[in-house]
Amino acid sequence: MSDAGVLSGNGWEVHTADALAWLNDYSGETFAAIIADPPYSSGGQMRGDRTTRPAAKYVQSDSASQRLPNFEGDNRDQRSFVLWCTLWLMEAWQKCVPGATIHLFCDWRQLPAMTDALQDGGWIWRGIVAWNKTQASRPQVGRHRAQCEYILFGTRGPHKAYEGAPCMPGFYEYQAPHGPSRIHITEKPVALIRELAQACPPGGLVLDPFCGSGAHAVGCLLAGRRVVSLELVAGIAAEAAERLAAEERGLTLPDARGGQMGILDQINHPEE
Amino acid sequence: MSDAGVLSGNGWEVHTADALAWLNDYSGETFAAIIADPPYSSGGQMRGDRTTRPAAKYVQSDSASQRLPNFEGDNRDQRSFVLWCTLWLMEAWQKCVPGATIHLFCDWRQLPAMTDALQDGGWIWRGIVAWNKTQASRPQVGRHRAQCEYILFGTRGPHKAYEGAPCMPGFYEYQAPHGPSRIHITEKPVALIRELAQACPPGGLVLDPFCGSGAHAVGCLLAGRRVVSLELVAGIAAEAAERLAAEERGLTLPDARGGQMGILDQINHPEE
DNA sequence: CCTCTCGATGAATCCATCT
DNA sequence: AAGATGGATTCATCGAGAG
Repeated sequence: MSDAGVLSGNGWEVHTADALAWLNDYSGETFAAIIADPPYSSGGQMRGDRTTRPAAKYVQSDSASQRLPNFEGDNRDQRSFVLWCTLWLMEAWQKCVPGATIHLFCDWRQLPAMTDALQDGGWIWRGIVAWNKTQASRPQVGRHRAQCEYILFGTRGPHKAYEGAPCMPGFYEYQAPHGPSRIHITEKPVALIRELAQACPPGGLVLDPFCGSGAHAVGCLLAGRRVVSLELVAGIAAEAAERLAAEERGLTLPDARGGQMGILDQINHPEE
Repeated sequence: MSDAGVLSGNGWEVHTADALAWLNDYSGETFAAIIADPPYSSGGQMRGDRTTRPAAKYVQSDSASQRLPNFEGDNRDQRSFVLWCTLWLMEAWQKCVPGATIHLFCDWRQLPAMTDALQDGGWIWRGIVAWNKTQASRPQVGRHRAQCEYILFGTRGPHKAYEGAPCMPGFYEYQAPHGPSRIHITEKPVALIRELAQACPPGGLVLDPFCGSGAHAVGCLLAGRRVVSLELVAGIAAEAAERLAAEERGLTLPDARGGQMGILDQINHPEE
């Protein structure tokens, strides 16, 4: 059984599942886009750097390291990381419509390997989007700060843009979530995801194979797209679903009938 | 004979030479840093996209295509591009001091191959610097604009920052030279190079293996570093040397003695 | 001197068509 | 069948020139 439970709402589902196994079993609606933020498996050249707990590796302060939960699957060496990415990218490719787009987050160290995995998975690699996090991540004298992360962009086969598709920037600047409200180590800005989701046709179904905090799902919903999220750790999946449910309640907007129409209703009935 | 002539001034030399051959023969002062802007050999998926003249490939308007000179060595396929880069990077590594830094320009398509070449050449790859050109290079609907170029950063062996070295950003935003004043297709902003040159100790010797318009050399000189530039095409080398000589005359600054002291004198005698 | 419009420009890329 | 060719496309930005 590849799915240990699903939590869902209007336009979203969060499955507690391993991406590779779940995709292999999946036979539902094909996806129009993927926005993926896999565990980076980055770190130093020393094996010890990779075998430390992820939370200690990615955050500076001990308090955050103790507060934030670990996530699984971040201790691979680069060879097996590439192989694993290739495998789930191949599976995901199978479950997408022709012309589907993919956005794939990676840091500078994994970028070359990730372009290999993307293309080995059958995707056409079409570009790099730079994301300026604006924050100093452990600056060192005489060196450049690692203040950008990168998003690989690709398509399944020839790319036919939908009617009215925008021309998107190749560079974004959004501050990375930080502070006490952050609920996952590598959480991405919702506004950034919302912009990336525009590659998917309005109302289309987005796959978010590594859900984490649920920021991807929120961004997709705000952009008017539906989303299926996968998360390996049940506790994190529950937290993400809770966040999505809260957004559903909180982001309710008044409609023309004087009643309340949730933003997800607007998504599902945009003409109203 | 690997050197078909040298033009020089105060703190700079421009050699008409192929980088690989010249470096192989070189036995002068070892370099403290490299700032390299090789031909990208980029282009589309078809080989024909690479076999067209660079001026026609990269420049939209016919007038600019005819006005700007071609440059050589931009027609390699990716395998031979990587091999060629590896070879000159190995040679350059030999002629550098331990701890020397390298900045290597590339576009998104060549980035993964370039990280291979850099490391195969013996260098330690330490990061990616993103440069936002701010300009829309022929955007397409439903896609991301290719508005960033990338600069790989590395060192020869362990990196020991010089006394007073700054902590440099991982992201720069400078408009690319354009319009009638541009003298080379792929000209880089002088201000950007000036910032990158800070990785080299003050007064240190920088290697600029692909001179082009001379923007790299000007940037290094303005930063107070000396520079040796190589350029394959004699005409372009002459134009670059002319630009450097003009800068030498034009950027003369008054000194405390009431006379005139060139900026290059300041570089060579910073204490005065 | 400022504002506005107009036109030129850009380290491309895709794809149909031809050889 | 594979490779080469050529046309069409796109918009933020900047400079020139007008008002």
